[in-house]
Formats: sequence, C-alpha cells, structure tokens
Amino acid sequence: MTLKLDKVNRGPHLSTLVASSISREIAQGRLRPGDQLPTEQQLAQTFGVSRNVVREAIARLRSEGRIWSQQGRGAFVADEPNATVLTIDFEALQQASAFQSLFELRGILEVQAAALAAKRRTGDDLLAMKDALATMRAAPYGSVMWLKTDLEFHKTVAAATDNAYMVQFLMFVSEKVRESILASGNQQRSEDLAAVTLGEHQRILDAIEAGDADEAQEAMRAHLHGAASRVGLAEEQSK
Amino acid sequence: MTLKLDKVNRGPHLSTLVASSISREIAQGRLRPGDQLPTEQQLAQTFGVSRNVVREAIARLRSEGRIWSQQGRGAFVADEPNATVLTIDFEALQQASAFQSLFELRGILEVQAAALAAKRRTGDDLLAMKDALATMRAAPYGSVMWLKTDLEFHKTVAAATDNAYMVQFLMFVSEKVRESILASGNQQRSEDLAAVTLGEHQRILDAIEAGDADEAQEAMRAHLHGAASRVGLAEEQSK
DNA sequence: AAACCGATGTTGTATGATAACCATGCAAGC
DNA sequence: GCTTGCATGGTTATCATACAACATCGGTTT
Repeated sequence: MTLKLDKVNRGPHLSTLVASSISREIAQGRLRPGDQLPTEQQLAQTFGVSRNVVREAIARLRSEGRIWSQQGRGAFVADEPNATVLTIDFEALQQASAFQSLFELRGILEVQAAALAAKRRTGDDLLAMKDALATMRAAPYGSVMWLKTDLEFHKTVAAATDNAYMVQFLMFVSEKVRESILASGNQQRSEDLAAVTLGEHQRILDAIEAGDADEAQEAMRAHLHGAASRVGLAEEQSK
Repeated sequence: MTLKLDKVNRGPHLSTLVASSISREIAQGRLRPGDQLPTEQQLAQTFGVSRNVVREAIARLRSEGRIWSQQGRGAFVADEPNATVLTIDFEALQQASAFQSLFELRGILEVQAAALAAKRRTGDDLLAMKDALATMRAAPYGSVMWLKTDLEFHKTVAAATDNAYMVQFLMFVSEKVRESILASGNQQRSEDLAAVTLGEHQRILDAIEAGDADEAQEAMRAHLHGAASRVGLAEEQSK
C-alpha cells in the first residue's frame, strides 16, 4: 500500500503568512486605498517577526501591485488593486459558494472554448487531442496520472481555439478547481465512471472534429454537468 | 503643460532587478524546470548585492510560482509556472494578435456575464447599474472619467452575476484591454459616438432589467462589436 | 514671504550570526 | 548484505544590528 499522504508542505514561510495577513486587511477594507501601512518596525513588532521577514512580505505585495512604497516615506495601499497579477486565495476557495462560483466560471470558459475549437481546430490540434484521450484511457481512473491527462485533454481543446489567453486563463482556473477537489477529497471512484467520463470526452472530440460548434458546446456542457455531480456538487439551473 | 510622463520609476529596487534577471534566465531557457538555482550566497555575489536583496527577489519569484524553495535543499525552477498567480505581460500585448485574443476572451466573459446578470440581478444591482450609467452620461466622451465610469458600469453588470470570480476576472481582463488601448492611443473621438455608446449600454441595461438573458447577450455582443470598431479593431466572424 | 538648514523618521541595503533542515557518507549492529 | 544511527557539511529561514538614502517638518535666515 502506497500511503502517499499528500504533502502537507503548506508554505510555512513567515513572510507568506505576513503577506497573507496584510493582504486580508486590504481585502476586508480595514486598510483602504491610499492608506499608509504601519512602518516596517511596527509591523515586525506586531507580527512578532524580524523586519527582514516583513520586508519579504512587502516585496511580494509590491510585486503583486497591491501596495507601493517609497524610500523615506513609507508603504501605501495601491489605488487600483491587483493591477499586475490575478490571484485566487486557496483558503477562500474552501467555502462551498466560492468553489461553486469558480466552477461556474470554468464552465463558461470551457463551453465557449469548445465552440471556438470546433471552428478553428487544425489537424495538429486534433492529433494532440486524440493523443491526450488515448493516454487518459491507459491511466487508472482517479489516479494522479488520470487527473493530469484529463487536464491535458482540456488544455489541447483550449489550445485549438488559437487563443493563448484562453489557454492561460482556463488552465489557471482548472488548476485551482482541481486543487480544491483534491483537498476536499470527496470524489467517487468506480470503474463505471471511467467509461462514462471517457465517453463524454469522446463526444466532445467528435464534435470538434466535425466542426460542429453547437454540438461541441452541448457536449462540453454535459461533461461539466457530469463532472460536477461526480464531485458531489449540486448544480443549479444550467441554462 | 503637465507632461505626466508615465512614471519611468521602474522599480529602482535592487530586488526587482534581481528578480527580473532571474526571471529572464528562466524565460530564455538557461534555467530549465527542475534545475537548482545557485545558492543565495552565490547569487548575492554574482549580482553584487546583499543576500537580503536576493531573498526578497526569491520571495517574489516564489509568490509568482516561478520557483520553489525548501529549507536545507535550495531553490528550484518550478515545473509548471504561474501556479499561484496569473500575469499578463504588458509588452506582449502590444502585438495586435495578442490584443485581439485578449479582446476575444473579454468578449466571452462579458457576454456570458450579461446573460447571467439578466437572470440573477437584484434591485440593488439595477440601481447600481443605473447609477453608473447616469454618471457616464455626465462625463465628457473620451475623458479619463468617462473611461472609468464605463468600466464601472461593466463592473456592476459583472457584480449582478453574484459570482465574485466573474467580477475579478472580468475586471482584470478589461483593465488590461483598457491599458493597451490607452497606450496605443488610437481611439476616435466624436460627440456622436458618445450617444451611440450610451445607447448600447442602455440596451444592455434594459435587457437585464427585463430579465431577458438572450437579449442581454445580444446587446452585449453588439456593444463589444461597436467598441471593437471604435478602437480600430478588425473583428472576425463574430458567431 | 521665500529660501536654506538641520533634526527626525522611514525605507533601502549590507553584514554577521544562529537555528532548522537536508543530503551524504561512514561506522556499528543485525 | 542490509539497515540503523550519527557526524558532517551545505543551504535556507530567520534574527539582530548598523548604515546610507530619502522625505517631511519645523525653525532660522535672508
């Protein structure tokens, strides 16, 4: 038996914790745009860490565009937040409603991507998709390998849209969804489901190969609906 | 005349320079996924800075998911980059094809958001949208204020979907699109266009108020089509 | 009133030290 | 032969202190 107990390596870096804490203060409105942060010394004292750690946290928040600082003046909350990067808080995702929202967003992107893929896919795209599907067929259902190739298949679909940002966004969201599912650990396992899932993928592939955008949309919608129920997500009205 | 030359304050922070430098090494393939970075001491020596600065740079890269480090082992280039944050390179956006891709992605989100908003909007949502539209009416066309309220209107629409991630993603993408348009500077100006644009917004608002998802979708599609031509973007087949 | 000047506080950077941790090799024991 | 235990060196994580660069403010001088 291969225990495999799930790397609990939650970034124990102090700077990460401090950054998250300050970030939360901003998100919850206790620190508003334009406000000046406490001095590094004060922050170090209140958090009980060295000024060095605070500086690493500040450096991180600065790179994320949340705050800006100037030598001799201080650090301030940026006017327009997250101007440079987009982040999703893992903790917040544990809330069912947040997860559902992200899943919905993913669905929108996947469905539209499938439609675009049906219209734009090239021969190479089709080959890549078939290849990914074949690999998935060979992997045991529910295994890490299986999840990985599942994601890979969806990536090839996104790639067929010939829109790099579509790939980037979709993979980002999907990765977050997948992490959250793995963390919650409530996924059913059975050999039957493997066949069902593969069938859904095949239907998507067929529609894209046929160039039928509407059918591709519908197939993807059905797949996501199935996936939602498989992870125990009560889906609301879909259309 | 108040030049306002674009804050060339390229982060004079040494940590920023070091982070960029390492980032470039990764992007150009001189450091490949899985590779171990030089030790902090070595990096500090080669860059001619203190180890503290190197650590701040590392903290930044780690938060961006580009590298990963473990106490006692070292720092390594991450296998799949940007696992934690999503970034869009401003330089790359200058390419017309990239801009078009991002605009397309924005369109998908906006259209689907409009449909969801029509189904879920509350009375408060409608008030916020009407308020934003009124403010836009009062601002001179093409002014900074006008652009800001335009974005605000779209934000209220996104908010009406009751999906926080929809708001986050849509605003992020829209902001990037807006930045790029401002940078290119090719937007036509005329009083007639103001009326046209406001009319498009009104149609969206009416559809959402009526709860007509299909009409809301169509209205948003028309609006984006208009916006595309207004910034001189040759749109391909829309549906 | 305007310009200069110094005191004070803050961030930016440098330096050295300590603790926690990992990898490796080697010897002892089975 | 194989494992266990330990010592050792290397690396990151953190701390503490010091100094330089810069901004702000008040007082002084012009």
